[in-house]
Amino acid sequence: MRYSQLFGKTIRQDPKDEVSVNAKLLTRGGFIRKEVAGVYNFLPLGLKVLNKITNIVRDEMNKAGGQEILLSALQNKASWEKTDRWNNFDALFKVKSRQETEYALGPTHEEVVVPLVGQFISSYKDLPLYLYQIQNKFRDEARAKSGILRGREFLMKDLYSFHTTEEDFEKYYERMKEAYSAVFTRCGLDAILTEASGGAFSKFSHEYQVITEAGEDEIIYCAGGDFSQNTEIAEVAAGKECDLGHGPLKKVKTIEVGNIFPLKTKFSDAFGLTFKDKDGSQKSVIMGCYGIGISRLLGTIVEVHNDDKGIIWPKSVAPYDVNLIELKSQMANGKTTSQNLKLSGELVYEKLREVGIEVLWDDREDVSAGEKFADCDLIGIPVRLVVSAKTGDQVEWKNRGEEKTELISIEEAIKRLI
RNA sequence: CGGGGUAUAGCGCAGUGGUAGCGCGCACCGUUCGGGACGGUGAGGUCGCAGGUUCAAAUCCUGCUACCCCGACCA
Repeated sequence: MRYSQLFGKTIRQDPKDEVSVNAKLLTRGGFIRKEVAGVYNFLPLGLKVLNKITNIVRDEMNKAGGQEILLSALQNKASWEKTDRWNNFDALFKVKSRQETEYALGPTHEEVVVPLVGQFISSYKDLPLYLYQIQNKFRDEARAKSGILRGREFLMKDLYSFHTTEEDFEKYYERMKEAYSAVFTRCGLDAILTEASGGAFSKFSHEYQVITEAGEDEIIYCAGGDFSQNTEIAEVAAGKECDLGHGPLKKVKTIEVGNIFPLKTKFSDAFGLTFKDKDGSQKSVIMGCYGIGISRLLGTIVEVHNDDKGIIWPKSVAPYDVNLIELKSQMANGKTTSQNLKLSGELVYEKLREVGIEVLWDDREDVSAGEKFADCDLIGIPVRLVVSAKTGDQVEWKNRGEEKTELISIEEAIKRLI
């Protein structure tokens, strides 16, 4: 991609209506732009990152046997009345058609997926079943805040599992823990598996919490990794010695990037989702559900990986592999042009692209070196390559977040990038 | 939903009753060219919306809306 053609410019000053680090940096870098409070548009750079994250999540869900579907965002009011949530789900957006028909704008999809599955499940032979989707969710938050960490519309992956027995559910619950750990690790985050309340229809749930001052949650955990509880249910205090000798428990602020929890037969019973077992008896389907806030995950990555110059994307989710910068050189006749370089930006750009490397090429003609470097740091692509009169027939390599630069051949650069 | 704040050019802001301003950005010209360069010229505004007071309102009054912050809320 040529930077000069890219939709979405960087801006020098912090937007006045943002306070959170994620919204400031993502807005300044040209990744997102706010539509209304709690609702953001994703520009090409932002969508690139979102898609990288989405693909990691999709990969791990598929590995765990998940089948991807896409459910409706506009939902049947009757279903929400059946589960008694039409008037009890605080953040439920409700819309009314010109015919006065009311709908829910989906904040979650039990009300859709359970009746849907009911149309296909009749025997124990149809189970287990794992369905997931990646879709925009709507929640009428009393107060949107923290940039894309808590919006009224946000991208979420939700998976629903359907089982014949409690044992089978528990086995899959453990499988999902592995999948979630893999997702967060691949996204460059250290997410702590934390016990939390189960809400209205389960004794417990598990959350994946990432430590950062920007977090709205609070956990008490052991640095040794054997204990973590959300303070909303924690019965121990910070400072207590870990039972396994890992030292005192700590209390820290965190962002909840995912959660998983048992639904038992709460929704199955509401919709009569049953199956015929081997012995001929009719039984309720056991369910679990598993969510990852994908746009929140993106914001969390920014909160964790940044410095005073901008974002520092982990390689796995970076919008591009390389930010290529071309600086002009002096010609004999006094004119300046990129054509005079031994190794032009154009040539490097094409060579990298030929082997499948994703390149953001800052080909702008009338922009100073300093501005290009500043934008490069702000956007946060992991590797910066510079071609200029100084680099001769080589390229200058620099990792984002490090000061060291080195001159290497284009072949060496390609080798490192693949 | 309670409390507090803000709304003026694309962005960030100044402007307390008398001709609408600054910085950045943008367009054009020239000089620069490895860490957000410089000079010159220029374009760009129903001052959030509606009503009121006044000879005169960005400025005072009333109502509304949007956005931000703190809190409550966050199956």
